[in-house]
Amino acid sequence: MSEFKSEFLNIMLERGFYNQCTNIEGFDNYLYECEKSGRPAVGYLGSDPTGDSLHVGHIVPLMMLRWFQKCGHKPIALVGGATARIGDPSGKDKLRPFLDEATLAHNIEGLKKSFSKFLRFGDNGNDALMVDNWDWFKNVNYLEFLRDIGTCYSVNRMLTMDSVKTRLEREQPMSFLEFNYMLLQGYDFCVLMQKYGCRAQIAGSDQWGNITSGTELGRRKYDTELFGFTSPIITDASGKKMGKSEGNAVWINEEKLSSYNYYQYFRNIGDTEVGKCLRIYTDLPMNEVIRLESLKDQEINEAKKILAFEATKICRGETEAKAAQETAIKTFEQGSAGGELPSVVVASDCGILDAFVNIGFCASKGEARRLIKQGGLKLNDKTVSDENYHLSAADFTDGQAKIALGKKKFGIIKVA
RNA sequence: GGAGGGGUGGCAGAGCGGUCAAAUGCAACGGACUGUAAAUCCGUCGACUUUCGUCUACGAUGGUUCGAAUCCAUCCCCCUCCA
Repeated sequence: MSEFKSEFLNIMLERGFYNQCTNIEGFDNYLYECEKSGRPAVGYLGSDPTGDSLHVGHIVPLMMLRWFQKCGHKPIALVGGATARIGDPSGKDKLRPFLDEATLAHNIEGLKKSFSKFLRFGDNGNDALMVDNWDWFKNVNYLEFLRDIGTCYSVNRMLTMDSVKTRLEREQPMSFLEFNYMLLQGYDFCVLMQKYGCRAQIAGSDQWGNITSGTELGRRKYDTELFGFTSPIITDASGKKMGKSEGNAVWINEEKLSSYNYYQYFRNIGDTEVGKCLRIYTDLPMNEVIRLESLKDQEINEAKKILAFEATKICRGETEAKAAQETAIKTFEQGSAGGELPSVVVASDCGILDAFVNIGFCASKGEARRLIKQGGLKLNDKTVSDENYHLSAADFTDGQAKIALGKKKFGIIKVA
């Protein structure tokens, strides 16, 4: 199935990354020419440092860039130090609170870390490049910017952009500050084009408006065709965005989420999502993906294990992935307790309620009590029925005891 | 600047002097059933306390009242219309 001339676009298509492109034939030709001549195409992905780590929802464009690099092209990871100071109105109902300089700096570091898990950075050939748009925006003069860039935008057109239109339709306030966001992102694209010969922007489909802002600016002001390429929004079976587990985001950086929990997120994916996830979150070759996704009923669990392992490997490294997998096997299949489980140190006569609160499984003793009434808490595989129970030496083996909340949350408590 | 409407739990959204820790829906969580899946059914869903109960909470601060999410005052924020 060679729909396209370029390797990159064929991969995007067969793995389900292709949603929309500003000019698919043009982009294909550009990539093909580059692939043929051995000169890397240059494309970028931008992300604003509004948090200190990316999460699973961001992986889709990251993987696109990863493939982009694998195809011999040069990815640029842009950290939006400047745009984060404005706030992207896309998909938002409210102005975001401003971040102070310290958290901004902290977030930028976290973001760089997230990027570096998926891309190979360096100074040679098609090594990825990291840039911060603060570098070129910090000295921009307002009047000059308005005259140079502002003249290329029509407010009439801007008002029709989704990010603006929906906000107005819902009668939610939109500040002039946010209204300017698309100009900044458009300008970014052109700066990268001029500095690094960047011709493509790759992102999730929610960025479409901001991307076309850049391609239009490129055409009007610099007479250069730029390409925008977006992925579909990946949703789970119930149509919600991917990336929440127990109400919390599935973070890419390990300080925010253990590799074991990261692994478990993918291990617990719905049957209907397996094929899609294998395509998007792993590097596995397509014939393997097709084989795995055809598994049915209980066998599909094998596919889920491979998915979880491969996805964890990319993000956390092979060692971590193996450890996570081993822990999962020990815990779920052999009934013992794997080493990667969350653990907490407690006093040897600690109350059972405190133990569950301390390890973070329960937010309060009241919650722990309720769960005991519902039969949801276990100590060494036995359902806890007495909320006043205090641990004793008999509960520990080698100074450890295994506790569980529900069927999936396991932890280890250790004697002080 | 003028006139009107509004700010309630993770979200949406009732309540408009006591019976309100606050209806309902969604989300979340536990149990049953299973395959660490989905669907379904049952249950839970502010904190401390075994129960009684106590405390904190309906934008903020004061006040009226035996008693306020509910009334009054001031302030902050948002929306709509007019200038």
